[in-house]
Amino acid sequence: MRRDVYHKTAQYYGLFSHPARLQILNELRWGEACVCHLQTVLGRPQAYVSQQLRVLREADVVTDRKDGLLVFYRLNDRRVERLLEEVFGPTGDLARLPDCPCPKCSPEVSCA
Amino acid sequence: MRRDVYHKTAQYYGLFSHPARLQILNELRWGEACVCHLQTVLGRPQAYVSQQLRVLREADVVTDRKDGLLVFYRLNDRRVERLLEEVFGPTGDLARLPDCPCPKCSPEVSCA
DNA sequence: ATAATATATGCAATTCTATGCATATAAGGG
DNA sequence: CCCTTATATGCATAGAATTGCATATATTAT
Repeated sequence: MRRDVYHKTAQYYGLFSHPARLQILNELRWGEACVCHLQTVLGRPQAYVSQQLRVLREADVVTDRKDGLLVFYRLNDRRVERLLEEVFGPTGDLARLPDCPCPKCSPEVSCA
Repeated sequence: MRRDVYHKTAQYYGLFSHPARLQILNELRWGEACVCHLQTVLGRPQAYVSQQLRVLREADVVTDRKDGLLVFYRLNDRRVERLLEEVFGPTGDLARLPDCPCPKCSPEVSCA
């Protein structure tokens, strides 16, 4: 086994060794979500969420898509989905968040 | 999903986010190994190896067995074995290390 | 152009983690 | 008991990851 295989694998698992990143990834199993939705889910400031998303994006486990003012993130990797399913079980029904301003949770209201 | 589930899971994956620990775990897939063997495999000082083993031991992914002066470590968790197999592939033949003093690699010599 | 909203980035401060080194313990041999 | 060998632990420091906060950018509306 080559040296850097351990190094690369360690980095990969480093992505999952963080509660906020795990929660983001788990949330994305129900489909793409905009940043403001993830903000509501995590209950953390926007800058914080964006920074964790950057880590995931730069590691290519998520991709983003811009739609107007919103940016939607989604899982980019079958392997990650399998890993999450093994840990957190199958996805059930998506709970709509009453206090989330994002277009999926509050289709009537704007994202403010 | 409860808050501390993410925290606990993150800690779990933290175990695998380290090259030396991954290498130790991978080595243990071929069966139990004493500390001096792992020392040879990693090419690291004994205290260093012992400390990583402590982390794995305290997280219950390995167990130890004392035999005279030697302490043998082994995997303690079917789940970890599956994870390692998924990442590193199936175990093949165990390469005997020519310069390792442990009883399995050098059955004639003492562990010095 | 100006303003408002959604998201991203940069940077400083703090808090974890890793690592090296000295030393402790435990077992066996003399 | 003393010595050697194998392993474990404690602690200091270096380095990395996390986090908060200020601010930048992009899009849309007025």
